Amino acid sequence: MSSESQPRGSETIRQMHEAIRQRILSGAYEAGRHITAADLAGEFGVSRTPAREALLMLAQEGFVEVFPNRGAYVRSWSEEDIEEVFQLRILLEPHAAWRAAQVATDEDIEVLDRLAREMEVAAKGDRDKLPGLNDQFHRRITAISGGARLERFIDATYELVLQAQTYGRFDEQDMARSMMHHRDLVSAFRHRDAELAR
Amino acid sequence: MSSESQPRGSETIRQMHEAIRQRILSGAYEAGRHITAADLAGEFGVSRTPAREALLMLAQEGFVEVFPNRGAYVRSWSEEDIEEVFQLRILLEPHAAWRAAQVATDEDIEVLDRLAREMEVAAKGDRDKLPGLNDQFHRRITAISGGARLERFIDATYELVLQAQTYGRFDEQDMARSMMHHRDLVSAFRHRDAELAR
DNA sequence: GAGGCGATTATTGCATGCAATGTATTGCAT
DNA sequence: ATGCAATACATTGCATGCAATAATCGCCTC
Repeated sequence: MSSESQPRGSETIRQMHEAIRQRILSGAYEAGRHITAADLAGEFGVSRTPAREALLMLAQEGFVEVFPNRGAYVRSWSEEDIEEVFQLRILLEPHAAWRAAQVATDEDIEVLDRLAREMEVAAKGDRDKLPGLNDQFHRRITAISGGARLERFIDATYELVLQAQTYGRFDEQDMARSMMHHRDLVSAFRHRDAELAR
Repeated sequence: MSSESQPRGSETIRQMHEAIRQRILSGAYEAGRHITAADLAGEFGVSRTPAREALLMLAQEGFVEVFPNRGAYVRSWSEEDIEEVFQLRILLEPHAAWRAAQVATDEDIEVLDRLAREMEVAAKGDRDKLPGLNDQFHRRITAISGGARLERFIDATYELVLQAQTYGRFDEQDMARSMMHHRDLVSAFRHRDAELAR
């Protein structure tokens, strides 16, 4: 799932981190929920120390808020938060595309082309698959762009997008418009036209 | 120093985190250096647990790399890293300025103006103070912009910039040009001209 | 002297215990 | 009942101990 570009701690903590992240993104942990270190520890069969450390890392990424002596709470989203994240995505995604277009290999382009086609098929039938494919498509571009920080930044903005998808906040029009651009993007990649890709 | 936009753990850990961050940025901890939890613990008069947690948070921000069973090492920079970070700063800083110009209060502008003046004075005399002032100036703008994620992202790109300054990689011209913009920026803020600020 | 090999040392990662802090509950007065 | 204070409970934050892992050193062989 998440492209592990570099080591960031022990395996135990990494697993807990990823698991909690998934729960937050999927909505299994609703916003505002208090996550106690003891509960996590018990569930994962470890002590509270690694649990606490995983929570601190999630806090650093903005998934949870950690209050001194009160613990970790799943972050809830204000209107300002949502606005900020969308602004950042509008800023970062084209940058990733611009970088990626400069270094994409033929295989990379093939993968993107395949995803774009799958999305078009899905758009006419199995619309449930669209968010996942869309996610893959954008993640792929980010990965191709080859920037560890850029990738982390964009990853950090996905928390909201995935939640929005989960809760159905995306309106149809936005989605359709986003889909249309995929073909154009792949085409720009083919022609190595970084500016157009952006 | 660091604008506390949201709680991210206990006070002890926060202090250690900030202190280590400063050392890395100032060059006191050179790239590649192994930071042991025990050393930090001894120095700060705490146990290894909070030290370790501060290191994990720094790893999450990209200041250090943490290898399983080997500990934390101050991150070293490849040419690609440097290029990537500069690109990101060029992308993110104007965005922060644009946001900030929309919400800056008179007091905010006063602070920026004061910093800009101090920098001009320092530029003619005590040039050692310039990097610190410059850092404060940009941080201030980021803080005013009011985006927690944006702030984190930009923070994450500072590691390199300050190191570059410390090690004198910035050429004189870049620096001078950067300084000149500070006055213009403050002016744009005064006129609430977000587009110009960008 | 260079290159492996085993023992020694250093360091991490985690469990556990406990004091400090925060939260919930009870009892009491009104 | 309702507001409030005192108490009991839950949770965090940190120290400490120890097993597991990695790095280092000395030694031997070639």
